[in-house]
Amino acid sequence: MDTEALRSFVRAAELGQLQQAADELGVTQQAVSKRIAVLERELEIRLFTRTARGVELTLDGQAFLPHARSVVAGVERAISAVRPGSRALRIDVLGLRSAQAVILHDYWRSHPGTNLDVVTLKVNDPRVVVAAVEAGDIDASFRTVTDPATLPRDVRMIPAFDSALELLVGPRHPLASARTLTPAQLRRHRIWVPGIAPGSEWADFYDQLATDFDLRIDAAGPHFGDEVLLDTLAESANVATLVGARDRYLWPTNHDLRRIPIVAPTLAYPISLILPRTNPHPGLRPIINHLANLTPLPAATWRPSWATTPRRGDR
Amino acid sequence: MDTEALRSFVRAAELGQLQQAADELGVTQQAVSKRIAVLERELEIRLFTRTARGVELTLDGQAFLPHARSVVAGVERAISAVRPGSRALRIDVLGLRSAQAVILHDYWRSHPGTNLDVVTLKVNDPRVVVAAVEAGDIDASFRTVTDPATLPRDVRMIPAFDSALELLVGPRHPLASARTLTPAQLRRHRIWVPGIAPGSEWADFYDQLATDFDLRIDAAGPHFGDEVLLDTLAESANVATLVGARDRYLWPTNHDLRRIPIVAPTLAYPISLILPRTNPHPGLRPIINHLANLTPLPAATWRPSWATTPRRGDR
DNA sequence: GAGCGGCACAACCGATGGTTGTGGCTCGCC
DNA sequence: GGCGAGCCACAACCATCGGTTGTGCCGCTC
Repeated sequence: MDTEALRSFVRAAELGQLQQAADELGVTQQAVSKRIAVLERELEIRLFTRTARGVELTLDGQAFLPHARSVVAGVERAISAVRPGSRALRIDVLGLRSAQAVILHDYWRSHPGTNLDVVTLKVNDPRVVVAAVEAGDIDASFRTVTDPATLPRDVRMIPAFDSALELLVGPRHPLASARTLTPAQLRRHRIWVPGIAPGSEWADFYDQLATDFDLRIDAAGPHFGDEVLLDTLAESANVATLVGARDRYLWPTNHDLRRIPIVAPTLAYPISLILPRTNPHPGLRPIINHLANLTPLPAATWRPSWATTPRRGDR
Repeated sequence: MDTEALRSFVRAAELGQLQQAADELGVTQQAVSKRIAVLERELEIRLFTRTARGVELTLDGQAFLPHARSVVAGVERAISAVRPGSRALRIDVLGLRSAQAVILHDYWRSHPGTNLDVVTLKVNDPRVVVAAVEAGDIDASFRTVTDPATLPRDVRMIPAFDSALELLVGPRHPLASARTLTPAQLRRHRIWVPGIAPGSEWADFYDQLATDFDLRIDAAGPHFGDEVLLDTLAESANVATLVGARDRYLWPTNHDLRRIPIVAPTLAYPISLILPRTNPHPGLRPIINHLANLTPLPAATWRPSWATTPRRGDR
């Protein structure tokens, strides 16, 4: 199906004349007539009844019109999402199930009509991410560089939000029935966090966490996918993992996993937003405001050494 | 833009290979390659990075993918809306701003995914409407025939809901500041309801109403459009009209019109649903249930003589 | 009944979208 | 390192499509 034909149909239906629609679209009346005829042949229905003074929608045409409009609008949005120069706001997240993506989704749902695209740069190297922001391939990224001094002059990093950690365990785990847990209670329990790239800020985070609270965190080894991780947790009586409180994990219900908040202190992974210092995408401002209005974590919250406290001027 | 190309793009992105996508779509790999290339040329971006083992989405491709999916899904819905034989549920309403359309819209919003098309048969003659239901051109119609005995054997009419009337007046009208009104208070005030076809059930309704409450209802004369009606009301100190409480009227805010409920008794126009007696569209049943669950009008409600009381068995 | 406005059909033609054939590239394996 | 396998891109070819111009038909209006 040709979207130009749909556009012609919509205009013709609105104007009630093929002639006028043709004029507007910059083609001949015959071309529009042909496009409609092709549509009608494809759909095996009549869209218009032809009258002496133009065309009028049939019942089928009436039913089809809003759908055609929606497709045409969808095409417009699709094009505007990637239009070189003035494309839609594009933000990089770590994963589509991460808290970052969840928060962006919330924002998008409460601001209908926002042209927001969420993508995932499939690289771990923060320098590549920074370069992508610098080059304008993405408008912002939810990443953290532990040493802000390494940022180029025209890229800056601001605090976005703190992600509170929760323990994720299967039903056979000894901590499975706890309502909440303190970091001290996690001591001597094996915590498995696969897929952490050595040298990354995540590795550093878990290192500090393990040291400060004397925890057994196993952040090495390859990650064979969330399915494997969840299956392992579900069956194991001694392995747990840590997830962000807002992370979206869709596991099969029969896994029967539990998320247990950690308190006193809350453990927070500080998530930052990397964006251009000059001429950021205009759609970014309301999102930064939205982040600033998220409910903050309690005062008793542990953070890694490189966490920066939010500064008003940056928001 | 060709929707087949979009479909190919979506499948290729999902499978990570043009080859497999081509197999699924029943064309050669070269055809898919060409389609993608055309898309990339149209959009002036690269959608895929070509690797030795297939293709991988670029950032632009990632941003484009959900939009492409949405367009493809929209095309599917559009086709299914008019597919001969198994098309979407199609219901006729008197006007897109009528209470009927509002209620259908409510239903649709609370039941996402429902394939519902609202159309308006642009005729007044109930026999034409009944014929359209009988022929299957529409699945149901919110119309009323005052004498159910005239219905063909395979068409039936059931009570849908009662539409309470409200007085619509401009700010200079003497009743403009009333919170509620009784029918007795309307006596001697001119009520103008243009566009009522003589002999129609609406004409009969207003006749009975005028007789029973001794009202001055002027239901004759042509209707020059809602704009004219609203303009007249806004400026007039002695003309009012009646509208359904749920009717959606979007007038310019500067009109400053007021809707005043009528009570003791409430005035109700009973709206019925005309549908096939045998094999109604399966999507109709939940809508009838929805109608049955609307909050009923108070006991003190006036209805025209031909109003039928809802019978449980019909719902 | 003549004129007019609007849509459809016919003939024509360049562009498009499909095919087959082929070449280049990368990866993995002997 | 050479080689085959797998995958994508390019070239050549051809039918079809989608546009144009020209023309005919139909219903409304004067």
